[in-house]
Amino acid sequence: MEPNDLFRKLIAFTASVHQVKHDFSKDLRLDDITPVQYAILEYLAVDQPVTLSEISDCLHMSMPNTSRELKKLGDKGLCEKFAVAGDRRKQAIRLSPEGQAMMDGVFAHYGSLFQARMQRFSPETRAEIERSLDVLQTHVFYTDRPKRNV
Amino acid sequence: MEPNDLFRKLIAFTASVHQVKHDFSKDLRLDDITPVQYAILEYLAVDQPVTLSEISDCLHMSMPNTSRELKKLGDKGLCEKFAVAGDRRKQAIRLSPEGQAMMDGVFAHYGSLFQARMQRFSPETRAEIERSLDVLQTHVFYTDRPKRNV
DNA sequence: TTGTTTGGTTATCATATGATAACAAAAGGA
DNA sequence: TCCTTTTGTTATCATATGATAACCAAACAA
Repeated sequence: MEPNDLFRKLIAFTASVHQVKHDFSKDLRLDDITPVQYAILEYLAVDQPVTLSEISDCLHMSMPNTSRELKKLGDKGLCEKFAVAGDRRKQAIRLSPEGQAMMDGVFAHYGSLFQARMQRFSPETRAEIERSLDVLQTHVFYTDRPKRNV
Repeated sequence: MEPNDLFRKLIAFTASVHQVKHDFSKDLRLDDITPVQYAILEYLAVDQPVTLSEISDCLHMSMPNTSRELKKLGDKGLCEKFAVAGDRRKQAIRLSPEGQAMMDGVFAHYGSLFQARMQRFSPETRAEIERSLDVLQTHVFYTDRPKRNV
């Protein structure tokens, strides 16, 4: 196979993943949470705790806008800020118990939709899928980001 | 491995893919094209030609908003509408030559970034990556959408 | 000490986006 | 024929989002 075909395939694959996630999230009831706010919550759910400037960097949004959206999330009781020992400028941010519960619900929703697709497969096929996930995540879809020190 | 771990892994994987695509598109110069407009162009690049209502369905946007954004793209010379034989209500939409050229450039950009990650791998590893893509795309990340008939 | 950088906030403005109503033309069913 | 559905358009409004300026306090470097 030509290398170019592999890149094409990678591009088509990322488009598919994006599309499936979009479809899966369609019937998700996230009342009162905007897409950007959801992105922050999802980021927090993976990497906790984190500083405001890290969110700003990783989600490619400006500090003022990050600060604004984070305040809204705080007002909704979905995340919390607390001081960082050693640097009084910084503040660590993490999901509140309510925010964590909400994201657990979201992940359970995705999980059940994935489950519907996995059900019909044999244990061998599932194992193959899992190996494929590992291969792609370690070789292709990793994020190389400077390590943080919260 | 517990089934739940597999779903967690799937969720983490989709988040990674999303993040990598986001990072890759960061230094992409798409002057004068908004995110929603880019999403339409990317959709067109994969599925061409397509009707307005199909774009509306697949991208989860209302017909009026789809119509509005499509007009803007037409004004920018990036896509074209033409009549569909057999149903005078419908209109097929496809990328214009300029739009196609632009998306080719975008894909080449993604391709070169992927290439940077693939370079160091042996042909065997690349083949394994390719198999993994196939496995996941056919078993997990497929979109089941009613077939269109443009 | 003084100046500079880092991390963050508040306010403000312009634009992008989502939602809805009202409309029209073609297709299709009875 | 008349009624309904499909496909699309235009206009309008509210909100979400991005960009920027001005500011502050803590950290840091000289």
